Amino acid sequence: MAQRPSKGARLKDVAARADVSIKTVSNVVRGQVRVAEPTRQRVLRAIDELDYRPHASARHLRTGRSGVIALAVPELVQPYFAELAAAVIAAAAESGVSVLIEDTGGDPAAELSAACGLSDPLIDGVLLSPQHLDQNALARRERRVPLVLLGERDYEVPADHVLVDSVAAAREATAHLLALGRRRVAAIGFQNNPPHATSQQRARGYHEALHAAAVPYDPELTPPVGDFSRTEGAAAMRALLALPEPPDAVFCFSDLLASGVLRAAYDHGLRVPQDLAVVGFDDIEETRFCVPSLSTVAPDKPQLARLAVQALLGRIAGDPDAPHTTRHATHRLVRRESSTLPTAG
Amino acid sequence: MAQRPSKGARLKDVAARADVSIKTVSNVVRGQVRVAEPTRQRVLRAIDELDYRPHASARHLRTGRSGVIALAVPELVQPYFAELAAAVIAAAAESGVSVLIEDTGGDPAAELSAACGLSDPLIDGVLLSPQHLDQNALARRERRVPLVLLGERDYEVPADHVLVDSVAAAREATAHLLALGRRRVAAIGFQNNPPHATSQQRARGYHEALHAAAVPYDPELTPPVGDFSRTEGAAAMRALLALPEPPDAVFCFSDLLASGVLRAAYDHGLRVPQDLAVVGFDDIEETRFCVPSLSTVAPDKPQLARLAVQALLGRIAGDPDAPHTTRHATHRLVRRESSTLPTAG
DNA sequence: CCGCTTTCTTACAACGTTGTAGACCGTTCT
DNA sequence: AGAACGGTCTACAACGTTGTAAGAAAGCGG
Repeated sequence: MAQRPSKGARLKDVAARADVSIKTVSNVVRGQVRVAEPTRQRVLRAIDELDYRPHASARHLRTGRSGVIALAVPELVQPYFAELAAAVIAAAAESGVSVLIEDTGGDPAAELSAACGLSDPLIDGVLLSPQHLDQNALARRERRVPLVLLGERDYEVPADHVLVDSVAAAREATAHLLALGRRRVAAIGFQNNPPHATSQQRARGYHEALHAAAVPYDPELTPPVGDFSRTEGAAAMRALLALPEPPDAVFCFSDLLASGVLRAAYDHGLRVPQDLAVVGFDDIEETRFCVPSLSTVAPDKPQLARLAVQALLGRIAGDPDAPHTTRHATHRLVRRESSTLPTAG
Repeated sequence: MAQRPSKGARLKDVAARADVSIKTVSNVVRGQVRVAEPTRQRVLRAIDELDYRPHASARHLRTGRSGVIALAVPELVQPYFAELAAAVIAAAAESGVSVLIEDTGGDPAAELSAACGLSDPLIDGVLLSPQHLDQNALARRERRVPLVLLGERDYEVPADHVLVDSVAAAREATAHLLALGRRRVAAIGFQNNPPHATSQQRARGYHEALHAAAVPYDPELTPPVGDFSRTEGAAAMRALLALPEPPDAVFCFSDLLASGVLRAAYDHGLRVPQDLAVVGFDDIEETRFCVPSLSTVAPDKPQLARLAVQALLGRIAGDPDAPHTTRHATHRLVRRESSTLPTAG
């Protein structure tokens, strides 16, 4: 009955109570080693009575596994990343793993530091959703923490990747707008300076769809943006509306861009979808409640999260030098009000 | 030069390189104990050369502090909680603390389990944003993990609280609508069955404002909701629109409710703010980009997060039996398009 | 030059866990 | 009957860190 004041029970306490050795309790807890049934029952009862919980850090120290993975996203407040994070937390919980969230702010240094396992080795592995990550720096990273990248594949970063097929998705979204009879189909999400992979892939899908429909590419319809935010979306839309011949449809590379577009269209007195059809990308929750509701490309986020967690756990358990894999999550085009009507006139 | 393959350096390695004892390195790292300057420099150089990082779990095992706190929220995908989480992560980072996020789904059992320090004692303390938490169960919780509650104060839960003054905030929001000349001011967010504290507080502020303006309370204008989601907001608004005398203004207890209201109003052909003025609560980012942009009560989330982290760290470091404190974060009413115009007719 | 303090450094044990190697038991085989 | 064998269980050491207590070196007054 020598209970220490206000502290959790240890293997030692359980062992004393069940009258077995510490190691036997450990064996029961972990279930790897055979323990005779009567002994096992006795231990289980003691565990229950003392409300024993394994000490994660002690275990980590001994085994080198902490059961904690990090998820580094550019900005948790962006709904897409919040939804992704929730999906990752759920997927990790299925495997008994906790998730430590890092908000990199899209800062290359912070992303690199996250890729290197944050400030301390508590982490078993890292899921990184990079934004401005310098892949050369990443290639040189020394501390080899298991790493899985969420998002487009830039050149040859030495890591596993999990992503949706952005090219196909963008192609489908653009084709959908063209199928409505729209001919001045703009795309918002092109980037100039550091042309991030995501932007490039979606731009490629856009081009492919135009080409397939024999619609010539008009560079005026693809104003560059700095990031995928509402503000940039609204600004890009205003630029498009200033054109002599403004678009009758817009494919946005993110739902936030699309949200900004809706806002700018409203300010300009344009009706969506009559005057302007809009399709976004990400299927964040609010797209269902926008006015009008927003058509969008919906990546299967739960699947994406599961694939990512699986890949990471596999990498943690397996050979760190195994060849890098790329897995694709599925997506589908969700048609809502913002792209319902065929061309008006 | 006996570097172990692909592992981080330990105190031992640094000590060997700097030709001092392990403990001296530890003293340099932690900076608590005086170390002679030349020795210190030598150690620092060795630390730098070997890229030493302290092993968090070993430290935790020894000291009982892990440097990790948990944040348990009902639903991370709700923008308010995502924004709150981001603020907490930032505030925690200022104190060198990492944040483990738990998504309780609003489930009472999950909330209680979070309040008890999750599944293992990795956690130094818990920030809990309860939704359906049973305060009796909480009062009985045995494992006494330092706990700070974010949100309204229910009865006498034995824990520190950090919150905004919901009564005052709701009063201001309602008064603002009344000041526009609106007289049929509805409130969406009343709850029937388990009347959660948040709902009660905001309802009280609403009542107080009506009373101060000598506007009689009409129960028809406060339809009950199940939660604070867009769906419920839209449903409640539809119910209000079916009234013989529908409202000319709505105060919503959350921005999501308000977003649903905007949607329902749009479907019904109502113009906002001309026919219906709307004010929300939370100031989530999208309120600035809604169509029309949404007036709302903006809690100071960074401050809220800082206060909460401070309170928790204080509780962790201090006396667990010190009297419980309640701290208030400030808020302000943000006026946007949805509540700009005085009564039309 | 001695003894004393002061300043700096070190050896040791412990935090709670698990892998290794071996002890002990009853059973089966020769 | 003795040897060999599974099946259970246990003692011990180690993971990387820090608190304690004690050791060594240096400075000082007498």
